[in-house]
Formats: sequence, C-alpha cells, structure tokens
Amino acid sequence: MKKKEVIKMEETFGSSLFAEHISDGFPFSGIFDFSEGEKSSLGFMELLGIQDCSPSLFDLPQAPSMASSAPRPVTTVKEGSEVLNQPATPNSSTISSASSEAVNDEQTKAVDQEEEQQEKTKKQLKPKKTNQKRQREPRFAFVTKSEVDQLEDGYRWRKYGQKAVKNSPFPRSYYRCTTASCNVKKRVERSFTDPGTVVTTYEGQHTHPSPVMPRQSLAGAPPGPGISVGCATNFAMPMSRTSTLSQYQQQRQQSFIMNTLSPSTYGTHHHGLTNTPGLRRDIRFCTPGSALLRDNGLLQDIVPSHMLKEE
DNA sequence: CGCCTTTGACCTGCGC
DNA sequence: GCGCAGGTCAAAGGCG
Repeated sequence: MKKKEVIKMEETFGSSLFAEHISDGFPFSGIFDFSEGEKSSLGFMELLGIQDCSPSLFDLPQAPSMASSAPRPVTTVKEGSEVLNQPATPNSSTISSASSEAVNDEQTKAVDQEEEQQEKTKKQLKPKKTNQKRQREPRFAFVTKSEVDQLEDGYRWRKYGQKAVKNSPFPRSYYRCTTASCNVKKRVERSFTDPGTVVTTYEGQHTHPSPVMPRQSLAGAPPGPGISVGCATNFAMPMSRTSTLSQYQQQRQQSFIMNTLSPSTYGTHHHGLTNTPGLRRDIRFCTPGSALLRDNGLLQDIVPSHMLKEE
C-alpha cells in the first residue's frame, strides 16, 4: 500500500471510527492492517496466533496470565519477496529478504564504510541515512480505550521522537523496540475525537520473543504450526509489564479484537462493522481474496476453531 | 552508569 | 521549486 493510501485510511477511518464504537460503551481494540493483500492477512493471523484469542483472554482479570506464548516452530512463509516470519530463535541469522531494514543495513554497511571516508569532509551537518527509498514494514494499528498512552505489550520500547499532529491537540510519540537488531517501531497517539482512546500503530516484526513475558509460560499449549516467534510484532495484548493488578486494571484496557480490515475491502467492512451487534461473538477476518481465509490452512492452526465457526 | 525521555534540527515525501 | 507535515536523529538531561 502506498503511503498516501495509508494516511488516507488513517484519516478517514482511523480513530474516529473506533472512537465512535468505544463511546457506545464497548471498550475494545480495533485492528487496522496497513500492509498489503495477503501479507496483511498473514500478519494479522499471526498477530492473533501469538495468543489465544478466546474472548475471555481479553477480560482484564485474566490478562496478566495470557499475554505470553511459547516459542514456536518456524514456518517461513514467503509472499514474493516478503517474508513475514522470522527465525524462531533470536540467535538465528536467517534473515530473509523482506526484513528490509535489517537487510538494507547489511547491504549498506560496506558501502557506508567507503562513503564514510569520502563524506567525512562534508559531515558538518548530521550524517543521514542512505538515499535509497524507504521500505515500509507491515503496520497494524490498534485503538484502545486507555487512560495511559504507553500500552504494555510485553516488549520494551524506547521513545525516539514526538511530533505534534496536525489538527490534533495530542502529540504523536514514536517508539522503537529496545532489543538490538529488532527494528519494530510503534507510534502512539491519542485520538482527538475521543481523548479516552489511544491509537497504537505497530510497524515491523519482532525478531525475538518478548523479553518481559517468557513464551514458555504459555500454559502448556503446544505451539501451532506455521507460527513463528518473530512474526507480526509478536503482539501481546496491552497489559502491565511491571505493574500490579490494580494498576493494570486502572488502565481500563478491556481490549477486544473485533475486526481486521484489508485495504481493498476496508470500506465495505467498515460499514458492516457498525451494524454488527454482539461483537464478542462475531469475529470475522475481513480479508476476501485471501487464500488463507478460503482454505483456513494457516488460519486453522492459529485461530481457535470456535472463532472460525462463529459468524 | 546505563537507560530512558525530551526536544530541536534535519530529512523525506507529497501536493500545489 | 516551495512549503507542509510526517518521520527520524542525536545531544542533553533526568532518573534509579
């Protein structure tokens, strides 16, 4: 998806749409998938696959025990040049071509060394990165009803920037995963239409398990095939990494995955979404055109069967 | 001391 | 080409 389209989506459907739902008294998180086609589908499936998606998991009292999952065997799925999964072990060096930033870093290292000498003279100003076109990682946005901006998702983040957002009184914060060689980023901004909601956009894939919640603790559930540790941000639902349960409850983050919207069908499902009662029982994967949805292959392995049936 | 946030400057893409 | 807005860098400072 082109950047322009992403921005348009965010502006058109982003926080306002979900704030609308949230204000109806049903706190949840919506997921936007800003990546492309099946890649986006995979990303979201994996997003779900990291954890049990049963509704109970999204209830606050259960949350602290659910946000971790065990290391899983790797199935590297390629979509063209895009690779959605990363090696199961952080130590693995099998970095594929789609980890664009990491690969680009490797490729440009040698060049950089040469250029470094040449550019030393003109480096009066800040040295900036290469002039190759920037490649976007798959992005997923969540809208969460929360009092706090920084939602705990099991990973450690370092803030590297903050910008004022046009037409919004709330700034947008930029975070980067603190783990070395992990290029996952996230943006956090508060919805100006509903200050009680936080829009969190994840970009990239973690190349490591959560440092906070060991995945081995996934209650003995055998890992499903086709899921890798490093997939699609390895998302764990927002929770407090270090806080007590009361603090956690204070965050009021009864998150619920209600939908995923592929760019091509966004408008359609956006509409249907607003007319969908009983969201807890009506989980759909709105990725028409996705082979995943049709044959349920990978999806079956990841999403609990009852979720697949309930429509 | 290490890690983190803050913040102004800079870079980049896009529309006009 | 110019201006705007989003995104990133990196120095400075705070905190435990």
